[in-house]
Amino acid sequence: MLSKKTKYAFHALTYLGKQQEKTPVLISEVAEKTKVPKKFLESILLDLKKAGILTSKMGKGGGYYLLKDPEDVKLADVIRMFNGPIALLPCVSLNYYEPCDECVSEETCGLNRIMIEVRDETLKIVANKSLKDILLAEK
Amino acid sequence: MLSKKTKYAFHALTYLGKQQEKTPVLISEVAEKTKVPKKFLESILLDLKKAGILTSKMGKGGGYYLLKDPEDVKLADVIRMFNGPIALLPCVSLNYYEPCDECVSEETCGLNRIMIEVRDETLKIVANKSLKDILLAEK
DNA sequence: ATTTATTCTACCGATTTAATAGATTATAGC
DNA sequence: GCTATAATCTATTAAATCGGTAGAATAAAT
Repeated sequence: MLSKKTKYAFHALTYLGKQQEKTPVLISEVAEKTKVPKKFLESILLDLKKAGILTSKMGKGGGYYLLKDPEDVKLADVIRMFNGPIALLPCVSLNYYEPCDECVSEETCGLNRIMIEVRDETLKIVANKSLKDILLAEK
Repeated sequence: MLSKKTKYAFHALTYLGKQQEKTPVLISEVAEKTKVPKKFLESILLDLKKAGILTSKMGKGGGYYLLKDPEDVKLADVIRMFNGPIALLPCVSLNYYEPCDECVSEETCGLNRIMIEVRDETLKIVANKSLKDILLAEK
């Protein structure tokens, strides 16, 4: 399951994505409207900024706003950033690969093969769908 | 990601499934061969017994052995039992459904729709593949 | 009765997740 | 340059989950 942090990130992105003007929105406004604890949201927005998805302005009139085109914010990016691997086993993860310490060999591991299938089918969706798709569905 | 407990369950099932005779196998043997901590394995095997997948005999000559046909032990059953929901959000889970407390409405939630897709694609695989498939792949 | 092996009850430590508090730094406007 | 504003940084805490352990109780075979 996705962590709360991941869901919060999606909610915040959706809220900012819905904004007409690309003018800064206060953290506290995002927090209120998305019902995400403000202090927790702060760190999430900061991570999204570091990832180049959002940007911000400090001081009066400041706040956060979307930097990337919603189409370029793939669900997979957000999930990986806040939730970790998309694969169900470390030994089939593309971005967080680790061998399974219990497994003798990946070639002969029956679970491995199937989990590669699951990973690929999941990726087909989350690596192609983007914030844009979420926004369209919400309209 | 799947928890260690879930992986351990698969390893134990695979080991028991490979057995020719349906004769009881000691917990300690399974523990040794699959490299799963014995005490931890105990509770896993017990759960699998309660689910009707394995059965056991107590006392001398006792141990665990497969009860169900490997074809009838779907990956989804094992994952749900030890790892919880297969869906990535509680609001799209078939077996563990819960409304998202932050969400206003599931109809208008853009994430909801996409996560239903992911769930269905994942289920297509794990609800159809079984222990039998793992055993065939390991041969 | 003794040995063997599962079953049951309870607990523990480490890690992760979720959230909070307070000080600091950057910016706008007067 | 002062003040108000708002993001940023550092640190701590509370709660939940995960992985694992210990020991007593129960059941069965010989």
